[in-house]
Amino acid sequence: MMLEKRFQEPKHGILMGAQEDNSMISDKEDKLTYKCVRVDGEGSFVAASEDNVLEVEHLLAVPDDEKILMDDILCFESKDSELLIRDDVPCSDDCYQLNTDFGALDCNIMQDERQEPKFDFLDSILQGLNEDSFHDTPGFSSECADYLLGTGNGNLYTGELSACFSLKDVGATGMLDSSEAVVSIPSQYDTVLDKMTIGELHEAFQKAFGQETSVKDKQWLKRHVLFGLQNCMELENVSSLLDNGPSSHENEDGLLCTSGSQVLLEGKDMNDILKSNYSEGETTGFQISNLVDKENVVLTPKRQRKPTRRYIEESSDVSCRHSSGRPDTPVNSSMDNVLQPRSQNRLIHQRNLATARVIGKEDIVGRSATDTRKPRTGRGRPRKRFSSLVGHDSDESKEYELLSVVPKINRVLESPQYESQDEEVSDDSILVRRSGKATRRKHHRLWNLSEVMKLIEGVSRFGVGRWTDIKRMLFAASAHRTSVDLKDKWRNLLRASCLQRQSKKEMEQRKKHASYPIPQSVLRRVRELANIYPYPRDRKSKLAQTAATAASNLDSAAPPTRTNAAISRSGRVVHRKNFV
DNA sequence: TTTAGGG
DNA sequence: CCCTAAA
Repeated sequence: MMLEKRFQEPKHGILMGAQEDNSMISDKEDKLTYKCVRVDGEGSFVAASEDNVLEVEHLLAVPDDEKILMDDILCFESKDSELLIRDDVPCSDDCYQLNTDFGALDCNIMQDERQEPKFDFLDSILQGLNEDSFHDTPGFSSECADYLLGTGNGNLYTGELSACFSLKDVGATGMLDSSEAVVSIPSQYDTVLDKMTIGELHEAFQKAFGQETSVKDKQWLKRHVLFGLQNCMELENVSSLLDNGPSSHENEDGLLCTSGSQVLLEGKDMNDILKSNYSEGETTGFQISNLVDKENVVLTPKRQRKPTRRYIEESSDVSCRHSSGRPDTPVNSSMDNVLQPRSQNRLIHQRNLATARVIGKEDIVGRSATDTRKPRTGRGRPRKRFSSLVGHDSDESKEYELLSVVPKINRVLESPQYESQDEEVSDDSILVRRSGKATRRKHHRLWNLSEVMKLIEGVSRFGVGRWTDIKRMLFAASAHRTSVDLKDKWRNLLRASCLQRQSKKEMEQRKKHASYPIPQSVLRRVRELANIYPYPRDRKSKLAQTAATAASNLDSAAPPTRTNAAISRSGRVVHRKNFV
């Protein structure tokens, strides 16, 4: 089997150099092999779909632009980071091999003391390498093989993801994060996990990721749960989360981790463990970003746009809105007579009144104040979303019944609605704010960790801006996430990741309002990707940075971010609502 | 239709 | 998340 051969022949890694021999990639037999090996969650072999095959091709064929990026990154790295270069490996072309070895093929390298501290746990999980690589180190090839075959996730994306990550990130972290602390999981958790039954592991997994898994592989479960735990341990306020118990959590995600940990850490003193092991990661340097920006990123001029109509309207006097502003949108709803509707035209959004009953008055008010939709008068045909919204209305009452017992979010998490892979529920979700006394609801759906991870994976594969591709490939099952949502979320993540560098005080302040803190490892990932695929908006400032840094290589220690105004104070891209 | 960007 | 302009 070709796969076997690969593992024994690191020279032909998962990712190949641009000028490498491509014969294996284009080899029919190769594709055939992949086509046969797709494994579903149960571990049984199933025929791979066309999509999967395509994915595999993606996996094998690094997009050209990516090659260029990686080429530069890796070679750059080779100059400055001798540690990562083994003596017998020259450079240049072999950089690929080197990193491929490091990332995906030769786990044993990890045992090298020099490497271990730099190894990012997140990456290890993403790559399907578990902590065993550090400790007992079983036969690695079976480990990797089984992962690459998809036993782990039931799909092959992750394989590619890991490949991409390993290439870029080994380069990035290896070079950059000398000061970056990596949270490690105390080894006693291994034992705890080992003692757990498959069922318990399933439960832990479900709580950690909000999804069920049918995987029966204990090792696989173990390392995934450990990953959840690790994210949990990175939360600065993790101990308070633990102390307060579920009812105090603001959302499912905050809870997720905690629940997972509670399951895992029964009888242990979590706080002590956390305190002794947690340290906040600080990323240094923008070198890669600079390099990439300089050489590979074609700067596109920010496209000009005239002020939107809405902007003009909203800038005008508020009192004018109703009288003269919109003669063509009569106020229909009785609610609207009491509450000022939003100024924009909106889509009709039928509300299920039965829904309202279980929510409670304040919620009804809250929703209609901000959310009552009115017919669009200026548009010929309804938008795509319209139908999908209506389509889900029937589910809503059930959904709200569940969500109305917010204090017991646990139930929600355990409810069947959350188990499916796509997490399809309805178009709405509830956000409970601890800070506010009245539980207020946004009709937004919170992003959970697994979604964030998918987004990150998507960006790592397609780059920034290919939102439709990402949506199609990774969020096909989640109808509620549009490509625009992905874009917005990425923007938010970027902000969040940059804000990490700011003072702790600011962070704390923000956290009170933030739904949940995003794990450091994830933010780190975002930062790294952001450096590789600069967000259009940030390009200019980053380039300026580059110039500045190049001009004076003195203050490389100075945090580069704060210099530009691109990062807003708000920290999140959210719509600020004006309450009457 | 999709993407970028402002709100 | 929503909306609009631009491509």
